[in-house]
Amino acid sequence: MNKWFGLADCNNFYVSCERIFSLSARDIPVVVLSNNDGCVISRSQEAKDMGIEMGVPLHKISDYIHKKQLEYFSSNYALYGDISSRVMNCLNDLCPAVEVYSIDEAFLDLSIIPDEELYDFGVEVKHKIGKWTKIPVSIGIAPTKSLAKVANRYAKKYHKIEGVFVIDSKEVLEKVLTETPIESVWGIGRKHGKFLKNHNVNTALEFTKLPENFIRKHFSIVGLRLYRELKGESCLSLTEVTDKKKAIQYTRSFGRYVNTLQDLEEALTTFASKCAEKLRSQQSCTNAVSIYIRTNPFNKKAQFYNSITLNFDIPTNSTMEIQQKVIWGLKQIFVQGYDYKKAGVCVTGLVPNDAIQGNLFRQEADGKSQKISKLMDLVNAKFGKDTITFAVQGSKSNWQGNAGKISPRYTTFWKDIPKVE
DNA sequence: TCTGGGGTCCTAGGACCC
DNA sequence: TCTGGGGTCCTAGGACCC
Repeated sequence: MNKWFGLADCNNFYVSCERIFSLSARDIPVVVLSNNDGCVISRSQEAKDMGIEMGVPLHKISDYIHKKQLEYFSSNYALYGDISSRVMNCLNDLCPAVEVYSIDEAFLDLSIIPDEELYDFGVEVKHKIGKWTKIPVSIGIAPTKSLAKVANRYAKKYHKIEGVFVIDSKEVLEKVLTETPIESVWGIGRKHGKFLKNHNVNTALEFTKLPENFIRKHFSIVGLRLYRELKGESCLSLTEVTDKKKAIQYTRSFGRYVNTLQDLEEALTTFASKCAEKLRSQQSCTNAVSIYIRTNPFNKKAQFYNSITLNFDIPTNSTMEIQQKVIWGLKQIFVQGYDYKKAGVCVTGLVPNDAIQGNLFRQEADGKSQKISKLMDLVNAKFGKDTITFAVQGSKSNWQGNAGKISPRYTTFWKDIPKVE
C-alpha cells in the first residue's frame, strides 16, 4: 500500500470567515488586519490581484480605502477560531486521520484511499466543506507531507477551479518541482532561500538534484529531512495528538504610547492573567516568567528595550502569583522617560499539574490563590471573558490596542448571533 | 499619525561533573 | 605549575512556520 498525505488549506482564511456573514464583503476586495489594526494579514483574491502585499501596514493602503476600492476588517479571533474548529470537525468526519497543523490547515493520512480514487476523494472533501461551512479549501495530495504542501500550492495557483491536485507520478513530480520556486518551499525561509539562490538553486527540483553532502554540510537535520521528503521519501509522520504547549506568551502593541509605570503594570498584569488562564486550560504550571517592555522601533525617538526572567520556587498557574512576580520584575526593568509601544509576558518551563515537585523549604503553594483563579475561570466562562479581573489590571483605557472595524462574534456570543427576521 | 502575535525545533557554547 | 577527554544539562539565539 502506498503512503499518501493530504494537505487541506483554507483559502484566504480570515477573509473567507468574514465573507460568510458579511454580504457586502463578497463582491469587493477585502483584507483583514493584524491586532491593533497594524498590517494586512489576510487578503481576498481580488486584493491580491490589486497588488496588495502580505504584511503591508494599513497606512500604505489607506488610499484604496478612502476611495472605497477596498474593504478592511480588524481581526476577530473568536470568529476565526470557531469557524476553524468547524472545518476541522468536517475533516475529521470525512478523513481517516487528521493532524490539525494550524488555524487554517490540516494534514490528512489518505493511505487507505485507492490510488485511482485520490483525486475524486479530494474533490468530494472540498465540496462538502464548502457546503457545510462556506469556507473554500484547497487540497494537495502526495506521498510525503512536504510534497503535499507543494501540491497544495500548485492547486491554489494553477488549478483554482477544482482546488485539488495530486502528485501521483514521477513525471508530475518533476514538472511541479520545476515550477516551484525554492523560496516558496515549506521549510525554506528567507535566509536559506537567499543562500540557495546564491548557489544557483532556484527551484525545488534543483534543490533535490544537489548532492546529499552539500545538504549535510550547509543545513541542519531539518534541511536534510526536507531534501528527502521532496525526493519522495516520507520522513515526517502524521501526529494526531497535539502535545501541550511548552511555552505560552501574550504580547501586544499598545494603541498609543505609554510612559508611566502604572499603565505598564496594568498591561503586564493583564497579559500575565491571560497566560495564567491558558496555563490552567492546558493543566500546566510554569517554572519561570519573562517580561519585556520596548519602545517603537519604527520611529526615530530614543529606543529602549529591557527584559527580565524570574523563577518560581514551586511551579504555579495562579494568576495572583504570576502577577506578583511580574509587578516586581517590571519595577526592576522600568526606566522613566521613554515612550513604550509594546510589552509582553512569557511563561516557560511548563510542567503538567500532576508532576509538580514540591520544595522542601517552603510550605505547599498557597492554595487560596489557586482557588481564586479557578473561581474566576468559572465565572468568566459563564458570563464572558474578563467579567472578573484583578484590580491591578486597571481599565485598559490607556494602552489597549485599536480594533476599529471588528465584526461581531457571530458564532460565539449570544448577543451577536445573526437574526433572521 | 499609522508597521501583529504565537509558536516550534535545532545548534552552539558554557557550566559542570567524573 | 603543568595537564585529558567525555559526557550531560541548560540557555540563548537563529531560523522557520502560520
